[in-house]
Amino acid sequence: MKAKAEQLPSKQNFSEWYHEIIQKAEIMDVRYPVKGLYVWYPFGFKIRQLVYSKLRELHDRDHDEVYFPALIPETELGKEGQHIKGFEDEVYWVTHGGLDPLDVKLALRPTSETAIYPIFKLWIRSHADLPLKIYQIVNTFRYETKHTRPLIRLREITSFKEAHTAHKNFEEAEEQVKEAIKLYKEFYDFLAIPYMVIRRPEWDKFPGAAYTIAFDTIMPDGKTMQIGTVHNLADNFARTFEIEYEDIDGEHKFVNQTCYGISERCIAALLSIHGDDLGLILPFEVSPIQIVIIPILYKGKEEKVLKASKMVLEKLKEFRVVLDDSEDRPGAKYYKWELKGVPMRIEIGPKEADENSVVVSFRDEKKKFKISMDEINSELVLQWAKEFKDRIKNKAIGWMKEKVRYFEDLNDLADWITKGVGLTHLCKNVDCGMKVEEEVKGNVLGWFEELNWIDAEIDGECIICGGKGKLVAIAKTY
RNA sequence: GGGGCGGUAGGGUAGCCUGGUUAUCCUUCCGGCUUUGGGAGCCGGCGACCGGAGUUCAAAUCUCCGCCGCCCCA
Repeated sequence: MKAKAEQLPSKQNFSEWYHEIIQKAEIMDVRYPVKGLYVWYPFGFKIRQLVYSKLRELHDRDHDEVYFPALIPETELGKEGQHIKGFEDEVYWVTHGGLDPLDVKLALRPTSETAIYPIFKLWIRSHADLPLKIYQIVNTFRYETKHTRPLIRLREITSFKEAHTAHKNFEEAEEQVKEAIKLYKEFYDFLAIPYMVIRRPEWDKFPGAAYTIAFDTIMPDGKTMQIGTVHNLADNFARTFEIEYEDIDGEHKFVNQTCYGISERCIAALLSIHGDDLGLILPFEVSPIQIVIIPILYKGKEEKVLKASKMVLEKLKEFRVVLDDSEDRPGAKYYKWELKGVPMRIEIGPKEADENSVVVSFRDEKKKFKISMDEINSELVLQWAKEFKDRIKNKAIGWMKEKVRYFEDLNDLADWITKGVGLTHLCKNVDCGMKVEEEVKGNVLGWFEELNWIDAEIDGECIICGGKGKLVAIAKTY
């Protein structure tokens, strides 16, 4: 058998599995000749389109979509001291127009605050202009020096959804932070991706923010990946960029801002968390192909099998369905579509054609079952899709629960975080935080904002100083 | 930031140490025959030495530089 030669590495060996599946499932072509830049294949790009349609839909309820330029003058980028310090090592610079050096160098946006906020200053005049809520989906550039990986660590982030809002005061900005968290929760629930909502420690917040709340998920190798961030900028940027409004009483005040972003890491998480040794497992809603029909074509009986297959295709035409009548043998087709993560498969052979039935199986389960062709309709398929998502979500949560453990002993914690996420209690003192990171050789992700599927006590004694602490997550990170 | 390993068809590789024949094998892809309920078989075909400089009668092979990739440590 040639089966072995074509098999994916086991997901146990996550790094290799990821590298292979990205290519074999035709998500990204990694052969582009610049480090950290990758090409979206049509199949991968369709997943992106489906996932980002959802992201757009969620934002469109309460935000307006805009587009700001990719080039930012050095004079604007450098205005906010903390902010530029956070990015200066990784900015790409445009220094020439043709052969002539530019008077003012232009940065390829590493993020868009400094492109957007000078214009916010022009757009915002009075309290009637607030709140202002916009978002854009753009590429951003960061000069990463090592460990670039498709979708996870890139020099060109191709799919950065960033929202920027301006409000009358700190409290309203804080409300917006809560709104953003709600929005991101809905998004990741939609993708059946479990997450932890965590307030980042001081030393790890967004440069220029008052505080940062992040979404972290756990990858198959036990490392965590940040898949979304929400920042309360307070009036830090408003002061720098002089974004003021005239309040009802005629007084001029600085706005308070938030910004929050999600990148194509959401797709890396989608592929990694649900996939298995056979390939991708995609939720019905974001699978480029939702249902594949495989006709079993015995010689001389092709016609009636194809006829039955086309009837089913017609019945399901509102979905993204493929009838695979290619020359491959059925087994080869099963493997092929399993690799691509197609959630539902329908097989029709001579037997089924004769008895007016079909064989159905789902990507996440081994079993097959037979049902009458007459029973197939949209409602049933949507019901299956819902059950499918519930199953993969529960599986993901179950798996992640295994990967999270509570510790009171530093050494045990240090051992564990090579395999998963460690929980413990920690006070807000920076020295205690630094000490833990040093001792366990991991990152303090921060303090839990909410526990959802995590089972632990919020309050407890700081593992370092014994003072009043709160629950933190500590892990190796992507 | 420090160290190590590597780059040969679309993908994976042998050859390199010890320079010299038509560059090996598997897979993909194309054509044909045959087959189809979990990766079929046979026949035929297309397709490669990362880039530059150097050493040499002669470089995939040796040297240097560049680019790219992977692993380990901080």
